[in-house]
Amino acid sequence: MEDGSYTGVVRDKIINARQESNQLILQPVSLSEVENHWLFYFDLQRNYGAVNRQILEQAPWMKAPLQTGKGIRLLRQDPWETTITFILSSNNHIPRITGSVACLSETYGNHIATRQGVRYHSFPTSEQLKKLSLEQWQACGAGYRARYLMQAALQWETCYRQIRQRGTDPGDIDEKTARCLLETLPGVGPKVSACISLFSLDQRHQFPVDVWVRRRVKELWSEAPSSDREMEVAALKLFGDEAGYAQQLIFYNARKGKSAS
DNA sequence: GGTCAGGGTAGCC
DNA sequence: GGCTACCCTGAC
Repeated sequence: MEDGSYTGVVRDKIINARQESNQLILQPVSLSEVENHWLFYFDLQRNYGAVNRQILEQAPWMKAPLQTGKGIRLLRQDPWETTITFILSSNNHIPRITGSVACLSETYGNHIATRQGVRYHSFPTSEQLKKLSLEQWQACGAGYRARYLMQAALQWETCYRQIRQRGTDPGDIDEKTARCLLETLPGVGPKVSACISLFSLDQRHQFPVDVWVRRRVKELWSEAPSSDREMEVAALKLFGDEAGYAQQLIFYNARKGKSAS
């Protein structure tokens, strides 16, 4: 938005958010909506100041990412939407990914409301998207991912039910369970399964290694392991439950300087 | 206007 | 484990 704020749709609700110094301003929302919904979505009850201090103590090389990443927090997003978005993300550019998501919402989602001439749509449900043909996925710019997405939409309900049944609670020793199940979906590999777990399944310890994070960690950390898998393990050891948050700080620090693409 | 990389994955060796 | 093709778009 031109005033520096962001308007979007989150689970059938329109929200306008902006940051003023260190305050997050949301509108239009009622107090009960904040308590029941946005407090959780924006992870507003966490003391990020304490987390930041601990990260710096554990890893002094995190100084720059901590400085550039002020205000970053981990959102709790919808698992289905996150899965589709990250299947679309592989070997793809961000403008094209957002274009595809907008196309899917406008074509197959529900119209929520119109604000200042802009029509807002919800992200389509799995019920809505599992009906799409290969050509319909391709029409939204999915490219060769269309066949993955078509199959993933068909498998989604069963896959997600199994994830729920086996549990993803933070105390679960086998944190790989959800990821293994997610990786049965076509187009979902280690990086995408880590992202889905981190952003939508409350697994804050996940450390997705993408091209930007891999590059930046190697620049900043002299002892960085070379393989993605080893880097994941090392990050978990270093940052524990805040590995995912640390990954976000590193990612944004790496992207800084590169405006688009 | 070519050329190229891009929030990786699947399929093959 | 390492290697390569993959839709197609925006950026150089």
